[in-house]
Amino acid sequence: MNGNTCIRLFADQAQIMACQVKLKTAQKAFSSLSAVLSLAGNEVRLKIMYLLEEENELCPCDLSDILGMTIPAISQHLKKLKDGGIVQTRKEGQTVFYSLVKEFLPTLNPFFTHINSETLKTEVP
Amino acid sequence: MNGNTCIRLFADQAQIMACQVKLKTAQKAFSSLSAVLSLAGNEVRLKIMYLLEEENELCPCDLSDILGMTIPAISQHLKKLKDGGIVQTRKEGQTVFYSLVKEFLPTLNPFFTHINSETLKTEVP
DNA sequence: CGATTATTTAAGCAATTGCTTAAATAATTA
DNA sequence: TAATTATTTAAGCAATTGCTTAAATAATCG
Repeated sequence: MNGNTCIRLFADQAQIMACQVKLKTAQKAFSSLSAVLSLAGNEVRLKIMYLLEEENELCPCDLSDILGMTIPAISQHLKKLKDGGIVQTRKEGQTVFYSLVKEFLPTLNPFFTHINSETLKTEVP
Repeated sequence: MNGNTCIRLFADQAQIMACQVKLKTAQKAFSSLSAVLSLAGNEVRLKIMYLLEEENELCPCDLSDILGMTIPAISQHLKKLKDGGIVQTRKEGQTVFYSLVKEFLPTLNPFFTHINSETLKTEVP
């Protein structure tokens, strides 16, 4: 970054430094949470997570049928979720069942709660 | 989408249709929530939101100093947050103060709680 | 008014995303 | 073993993202 900062005299230098310290101590939390949020920030993946929560486990095939998308498209989303540690797999014959990793439920549950309450709000007048 | 769906005989057709119905009723909730999550899924924007929650309001100048980024970079992130309805502005002289829109706090608070608790977890052994 | 300061906007560009189609892996079944 | 089925991987590509630099808007102050 070059010298594009502002020159203002009345900057609260103490406030700025305090904020920098807060960010620095929480750095790991910010990067891990933003990684999860960016995965959940895709509408298709958010739906996949929601469905896995509701149904416990689903195969790429089911998800493809439910979401009306091609298998490779689904598979690539699942790969990202698995790389992010959010889902796990169980193989049964040639079918692979995906499910949520329970350690992530505390992070994800507020999303699902939000979805359900928003839906109720609009559906029950 | 072409005919790339799977052929399996033992698909639970009732389950698939039930899932489709759930998604359809919650469609608006999914699209609005994923929009917020994708904004929060950027680490810089997540930090900006967190800082606005902690400090009540900040100007682009302050955020630039705190985050060590150029003013235009910050300004563009703030524009996205404003377009998403997450932040609002108040002008005082030539300074623009940004703050969180309170209607979003129920959605955002779990993130901040998560950040704070994760940080405590790692900092207090 | 003219210079300074805070912010926004625009253009450019490398990197990433999310799909498509086609091919490669595995596991099952005839 | 050969054909079928479920899934993954790879390559290609249009669209989006997030920065940079430079220019445009505004508001303040001498």
